[in-house]
Amino acid sequence: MDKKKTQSKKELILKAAEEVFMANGYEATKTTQIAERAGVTHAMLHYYFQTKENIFRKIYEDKINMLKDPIVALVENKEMELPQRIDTIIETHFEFLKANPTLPHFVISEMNNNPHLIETMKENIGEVMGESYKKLQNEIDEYVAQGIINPITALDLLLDIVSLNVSAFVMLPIIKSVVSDKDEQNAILEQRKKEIKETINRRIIKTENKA
Amino acid sequence: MDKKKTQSKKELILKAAEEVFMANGYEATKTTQIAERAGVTHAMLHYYFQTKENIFRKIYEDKINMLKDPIVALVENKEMELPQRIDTIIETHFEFLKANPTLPHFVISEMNNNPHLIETMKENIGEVMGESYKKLQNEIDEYVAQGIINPITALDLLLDIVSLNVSAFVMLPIIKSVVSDKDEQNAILEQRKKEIKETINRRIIKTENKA
DNA sequence: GCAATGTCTAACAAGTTTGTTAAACAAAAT
DNA sequence: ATTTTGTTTAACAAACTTGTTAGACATTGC
Repeated sequence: MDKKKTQSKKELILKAAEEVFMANGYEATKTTQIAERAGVTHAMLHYYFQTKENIFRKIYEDKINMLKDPIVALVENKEMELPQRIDTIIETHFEFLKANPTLPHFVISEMNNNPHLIETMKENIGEVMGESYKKLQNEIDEYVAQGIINPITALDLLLDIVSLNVSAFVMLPIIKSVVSDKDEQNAILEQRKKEIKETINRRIIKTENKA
Repeated sequence: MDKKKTQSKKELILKAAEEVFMANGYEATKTTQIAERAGVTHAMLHYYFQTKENIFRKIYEDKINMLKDPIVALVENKEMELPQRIDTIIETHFEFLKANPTLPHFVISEMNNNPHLIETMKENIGEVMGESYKKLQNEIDEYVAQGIINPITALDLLLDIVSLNVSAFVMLPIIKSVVSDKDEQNAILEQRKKEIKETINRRIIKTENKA
């Protein structure tokens, strides 16, 4: 058998499935639609994946895993001082979202509709998150003790950053409907990024240490 | 004909539709499911609303209109000073979301899946928002000129508040899966509210004016 | 009372959607 | 070569979904 052709068929289906699932979500996606886009008969994706649910889980788990890396990057890279590193985290996370703008809505949406998918997420990235979280909290506490930053829990800080960043992209469809120009849309996003950094910076940096 | 019974049938359908649509979204909701929950044959909701789309729009427009009031409240009530009023806005908006925790995800989700629904939103609350926005920007500018608060666009301020508040509830399903105790969940929400107020306060208040 | 109108049900219909299966076709293994 | 295994298609089927319709039943106005 021709391995390349086989792989490419399965991959074609996965790629098509990813596109359609990401754009429309689980319920609105029809297996025939995926097959059409992949250029195969819909029996093919039952041959490879048996059920619609199976294809979906493959995609979903891939996407969930994508969330892990930017978060792990948060605690490594101890070269920079914490405040500047947090700035970099916002930058990295924001750019990651820019490269995957439909990811947040997709994940949130599916977690809301299928609460058991939250378990999938916890299984996949739970321990890693837990570790990173503890390390970050310890670091924060040190900086607080030194009087450099304001007290804050690592959870609140992470939620602040993620909330602000993610929302910028979740609300993108609204922005797009108001301004159609691509450059202008990008300018708005850049402005948001700047504002988010400013907001987080003011939240953590002690006022006495600011210019 | 018995008006009360008629109203109650139609209302039963609308109530059931609201529950199911809010919980599952447009695509995942089946008309038979709505009929079942309302305790009527599914022909009934075609009799009253003709199509699934029609029932949905009724629900959707109602929900969109609910968003308007808390925002309008932002500019009225000139008794308080701006900074304290912003604090109240966060409080009001947060409590509104607490009373309607599934609303944000529902609206965002449907706007993402059906971009034309954004038009519906703009038609319903567009002008009101525009007016409130201008008034707020003028007020901010005054306070900035007096050296009381840091420069910020009204859009950024609103987006910061809405992003942080909404995210707290959009991510609620995750919190619920981690902590099952209701009181504990509430404590987490209260902590988030406090943190959001703190974050926004530090963002806008000039450092010189702070204790 | 009875005609007109509104409400409701059961049955049906057309289309879609997920999934199966038999059989054709291709490749690999012996 | 031929058996075995893997891939692909076309046709089918069962279930579900949205929507219709004919007629029963109730209510109202006259």
